[in-house]
Amino acid sequence: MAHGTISRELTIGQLAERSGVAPSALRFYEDSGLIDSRRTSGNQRRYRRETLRRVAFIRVSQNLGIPLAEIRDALALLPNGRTPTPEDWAAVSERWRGDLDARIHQLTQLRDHLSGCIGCGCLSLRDCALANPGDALAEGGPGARRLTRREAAATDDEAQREEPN
Amino acid sequence: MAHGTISRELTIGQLAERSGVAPSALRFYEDSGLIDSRRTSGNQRRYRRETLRRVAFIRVSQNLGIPLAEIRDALALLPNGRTPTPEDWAAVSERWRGDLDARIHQLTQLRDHLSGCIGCGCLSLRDCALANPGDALAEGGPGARRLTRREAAATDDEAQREEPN
DNA sequence: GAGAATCCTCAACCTCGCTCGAAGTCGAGC
DNA sequence: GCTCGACTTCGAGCGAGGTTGAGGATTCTC
Repeated sequence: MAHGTISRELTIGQLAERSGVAPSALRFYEDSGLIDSRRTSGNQRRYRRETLRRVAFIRVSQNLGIPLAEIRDALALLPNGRTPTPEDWAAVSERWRGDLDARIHQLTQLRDHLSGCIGCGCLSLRDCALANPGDALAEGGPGARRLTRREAAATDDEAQREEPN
Repeated sequence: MAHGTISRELTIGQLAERSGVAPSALRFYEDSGLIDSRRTSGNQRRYRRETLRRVAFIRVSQNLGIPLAEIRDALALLPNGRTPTPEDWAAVSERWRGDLDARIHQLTQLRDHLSGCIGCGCLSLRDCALANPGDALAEGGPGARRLTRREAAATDDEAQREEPN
């Protein structure tokens, strides 16, 4: 293989391999302002090794269901100019902490009520914690949809009376 | 407003209002085989009240990040012909239990390591629980992407040595 | 039975997070 | 100095989960 030399900088292929993220995705991230690169005289991308950590942070955040735009905003808090210190990274990741706590709480509640709640008739979209993701980021699953609070109006109280099973 | 009569069946507008889900989404669910309806002589949809619970279940499941196709498969386990009993619902929701447990575990781990891990250099896409969603459903956030195990090859060990901050 | 509100279908479009392919350039190794 | 793989840009396409709008039919209420 070509490009085998050990260098301080990474080509896009190397970054891709080492991060497990496809080159196309990396270019996409760059277009979206999540990472940056310098260009060689021949217009090829070269990444600082630090970018590896940035990409890792992006993937972790994505696993949390956080959209790229928001991740970009968080990354913007990192110092530009110097390489981020552990403290810098800690500050950035602190951002997700609240979300994370809320999510855990929500899921735990959900787990503890799931079967009972769905079957028993209390599954009211109005009251039930299951259906109302609360103020956390609500992840909304795939698609361009994140739940907002306006959802879930009056719903199911009648259903309880009218279809008792 | 027209259509104000109290009926055993629901029009799509009524179902929409009571479930907090837009009519367009309900039609989409129907096309996707998640719910069904009978048609009036004039070709309008009429929903059994039970459908309200189905829609609630769909929304709850979506909040879990479960794709519609999978929700459809789960709903297919409900008895056809008769109205589902609480036990039927319990069985169906039991399906998500494992996912749910795994997710909670994963998020808790993540929370407890987040800042430290990202800053300290251990943020290796290879080893770190943060980056590796495990065998749970991995939610993947929006987009047609769900993480698979093949991701995240060798990554960051060098980075630890080479850029100590 | 008129009018208004709601409903129908169908096709087009939307966002997000990418991937793929074409057509062409760069650069490391022999 | 050639070759071959890795890179470049650009535009199209995809899949999930929908929304929007046109053009027309139905249904409830008065």
